[in-house]
Amino acid sequence: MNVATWNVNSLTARWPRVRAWLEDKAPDVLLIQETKQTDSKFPFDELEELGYQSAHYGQGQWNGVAILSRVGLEDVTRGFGDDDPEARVIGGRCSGVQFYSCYVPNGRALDDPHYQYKLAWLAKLGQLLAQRDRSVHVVVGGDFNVAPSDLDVYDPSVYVGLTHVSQPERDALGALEATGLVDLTRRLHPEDRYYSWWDYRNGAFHRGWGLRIDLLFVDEALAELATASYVDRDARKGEKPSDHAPVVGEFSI
DNA sequence: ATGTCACAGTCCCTGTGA
Repeated sequence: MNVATWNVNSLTARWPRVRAWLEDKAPDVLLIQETKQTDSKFPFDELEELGYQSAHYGQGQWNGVAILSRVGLEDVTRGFGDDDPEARVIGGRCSGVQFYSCYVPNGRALDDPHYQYKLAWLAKLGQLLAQRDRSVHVVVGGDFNVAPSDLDVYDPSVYVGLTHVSQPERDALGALEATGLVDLTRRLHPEDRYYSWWDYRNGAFHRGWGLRIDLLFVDEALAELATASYVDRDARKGEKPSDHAPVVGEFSI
């Protein structure tokens, strides 16, 4: 089973790239974030022609998350079941594995109310995962807007005092791991630098100025079955790329 | 720190968010 997570930064703008990537890589499951479109604009029919069932939790101009699967898709859930109007998490069961596609709030700045919203959102995700069915494999993928360690930051000195690297944010990821989850790319590559996001400005991609903020958390037993995990940097190149690249996980199941 | 991109509304530019 091959799975991937990709913040596409508008599926409306990115559909040609996403379609080409699906045709080329044919993942079994793709978790998408920032579709930035309503359900009525989501390309359900074109995905079906490509062999994918899909579920979308759209909001409109912002946020929006989806699950695409060619190995079945059932028991879809949207949001945390609270009154949060922002479409940032969708869940579904694919071939017996529980998936979540997550778009964690950006946070904006440490003294911004949105930062508290980010921490509260991560805490809710942690509660959801703490209560999960431990007899089922789980993949929690998405744009976490947190770099788990300084190894995931091209120049930690640039990020002093900024979001994405603060201790409370990193502690929130630690709380997810404490429920028995593993940061798959880091588990398979303990020392390597992989980035998944590069700012559009300043030629950041070509200068190597990136962060690893797109993550695949999987349960420990599933991590044992993993054969590969990497960032597909090629998807950040070429015409009208997203500012994020897909993160892939491969499993012998 | 900021050389970009995408959005909406209104229009072919501006403010906002990332």
